[in-house]
Amino acid sequence: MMQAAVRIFAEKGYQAATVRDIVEAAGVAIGTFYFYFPDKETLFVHLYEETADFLLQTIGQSLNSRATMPKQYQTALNAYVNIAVYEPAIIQLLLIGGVGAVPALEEKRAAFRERLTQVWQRPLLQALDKNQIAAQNDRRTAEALTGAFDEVILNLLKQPDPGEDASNTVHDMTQFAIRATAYRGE
Amino acid sequence: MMQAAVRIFAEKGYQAATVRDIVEAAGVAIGTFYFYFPDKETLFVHLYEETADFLLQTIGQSLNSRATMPKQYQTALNAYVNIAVYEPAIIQLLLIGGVGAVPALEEKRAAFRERLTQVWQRPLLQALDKNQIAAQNDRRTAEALTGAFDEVILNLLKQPDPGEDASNTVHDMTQFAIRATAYRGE
Amino acid sequence: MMQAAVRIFAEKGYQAATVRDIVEAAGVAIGTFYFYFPDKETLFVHLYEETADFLLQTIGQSLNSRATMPKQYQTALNAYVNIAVYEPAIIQLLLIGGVGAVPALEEKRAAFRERLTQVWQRPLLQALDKNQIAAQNDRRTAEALTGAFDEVILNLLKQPDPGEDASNTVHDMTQFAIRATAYRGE
Amino acid sequence: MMQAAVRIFAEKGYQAATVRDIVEAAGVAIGTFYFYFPDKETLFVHLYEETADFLLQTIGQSLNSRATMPKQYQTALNAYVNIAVYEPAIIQLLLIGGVGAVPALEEKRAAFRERLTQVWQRPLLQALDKNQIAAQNDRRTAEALTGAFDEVILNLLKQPDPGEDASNTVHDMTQFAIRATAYRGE
DNA sequence: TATGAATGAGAATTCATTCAT
DNA sequence: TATGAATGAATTCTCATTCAT
Repeated sequence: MMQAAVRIFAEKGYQAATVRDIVEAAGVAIGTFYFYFPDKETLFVHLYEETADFLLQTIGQSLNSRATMPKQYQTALNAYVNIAVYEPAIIQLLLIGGVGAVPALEEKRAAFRERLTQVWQRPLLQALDKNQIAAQNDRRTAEALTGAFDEVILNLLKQPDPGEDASNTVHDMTQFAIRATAYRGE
Repeated sequence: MMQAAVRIFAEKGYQAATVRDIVEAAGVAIGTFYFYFPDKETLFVHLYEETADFLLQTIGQSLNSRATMPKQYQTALNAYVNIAVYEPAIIQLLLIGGVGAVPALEEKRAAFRERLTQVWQRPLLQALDKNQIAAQNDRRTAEALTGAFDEVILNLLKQPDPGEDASNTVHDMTQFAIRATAYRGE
Repeated sequence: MMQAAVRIFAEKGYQAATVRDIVEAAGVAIGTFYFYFPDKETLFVHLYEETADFLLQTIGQSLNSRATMPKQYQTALNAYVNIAVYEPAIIQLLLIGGVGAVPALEEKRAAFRERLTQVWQRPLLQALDKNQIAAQNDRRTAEALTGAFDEVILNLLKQPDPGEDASNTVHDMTQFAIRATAYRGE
Repeated sequence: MMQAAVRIFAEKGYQAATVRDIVEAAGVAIGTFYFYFPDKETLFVHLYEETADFLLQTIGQSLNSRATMPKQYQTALNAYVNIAVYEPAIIQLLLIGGVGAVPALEEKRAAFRERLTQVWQRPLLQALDKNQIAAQNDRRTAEALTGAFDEVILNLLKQPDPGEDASNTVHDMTQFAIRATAYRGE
């Protein structure tokens, strides 16, 4: 039922998704929903947090290597795109599903954006330490990259066959990041 | 009443905003709403399109000069940030208000994203023509810049006093765009 | 609609009475209910308090004369029985409708019982002052009379034609009160 | 489980008490409830009747002595108050728990009130036979005493420590009954 | 005997929309 | 033009009851 819920929430967003939609997608009765979850909001928050944690951890781990900044971004973007292609609902839930919902959600969403920005900022800080990129407002660069990656991925998902263009997308985004940070190598 | 509607839709999003909210904010009766607009959805779509047109035109005009690409982006981003600071409702309506709403909206929203991407892509195409930026997937760069700008602006609006940081934000985004496109001047 | 609500609440009690029952009895739509009242509980509390005030005031005024205690009780019991016969819903609402309901109600109910007891206690206190009744625990006598009168009235309302026996009931209850207080006259 | 049910029904009343409340209080599963009882209503009616029988029998036996009317009432009221103090759930179930519930209950409740009235009426009839009390509408006196006793006992149970005031209450009620029946002794 | 996951009818409440004035 | 009382479909959530294990 949780898979069905993720799918429905991803498709319609929190407000438009009804409990009936979810249980119908899961093939169970309404009562069953309330047997497992206290209410719609709690489930959504739970799903949102769990999904956010998964995404942040996956991207974060890809960035943990000692490789160069380009390699780090490439690896992490590859992981991100893979999730988008094979589990698009996850991306849609995080990037679309929780917008304009209840206040409790708005807060979670803001926290997720913040953590995501900080994840993408890490390679920047390391590269700055090693003097491999130009001096810049690294926080703002991180914000910009965060928005850039998400937008490109959402555009990728709009295509009829996202998988086909996945590796190109990773390549383009990596190059974009290298340029945008003025990476000058070792 | 339309101003009130923009404000309410921007604050709460399409779903959460009720017709009652809007008419109360406008100081009229519910019946008056339905005298002027056929229904809530039509009004929202109308407002969304009108607002999108305004934003696209404002940004587009700022890009129409014969100036260099950096100057173009700087001017346009300045206009964008000004709107965000002085009419935050417009930005919130476009970037947040219409997410996860009715299908008819989703379509308009997609069209707006597409047009916005094409607007930001124009300086790129001109610069490529003049061989002022490196060869690149300019469509994807445009998508990335579109997402980058929006994310930075939404972060700006989260600050207690967005106006204070406005010019810095314009500067940072402009530099980001210059780097991200590998602009090498004339 | 309020009359219909009193009737339904009196018939079924707070819990068993549904909003649908009420609006059907009133011949309006469900939405109309919520146009006039914020929710079922608020309406019930309002009705309960208003009805309690009415009953207490009616009985209280009947006791306000300078007459002798028997005359006071007779007049007040006559008023009480009249309400029971001509507006049985009022009595049922107060004595039955609010039992075992929400906590907010339980409190109102307790307050009503307390006030009713105090009303019936007043003639006792005056008579004690004038040394017309034997020394006794007047508070407890008042409680007992309160319960006694209510029980007799509820039994009266169970009869096929309560009106027929009304004056006898008033007489019997008055005599009961005279005996129970050991009234010895002037 | 039946003890738990009595306690829960007494606390919350028939409507508000859920089967889940009962099985949780009893430490068994929901299925177990339906293995032993056909449904909630049947259990309640059964419990109500059983409890009513117990109370009526206890009071009835206390009245069966050949003692004088005052002694009879004193003994029976003592038994009644003892039950109230040591098993308040029994009193609450009978006097409150079943109000405003299902129709089947209303009937049982009416039957219980009728039997209780008849029990309290018995000493009156004997005393009338022996010419020890004044001529009066003995049925109505019995109703009044029934209501009086219940009201006083419910007030007793509202006190923080009902046991403390128990013997006073028995004394006061006995005196009340003696006065109310105009008992003149042998 | 005992369990507890699963069910779905029914209850309260919301809100877009209509229409007589 | 403007009003706002009235509507009822749709939504969330509860809870008595069933049944396979």
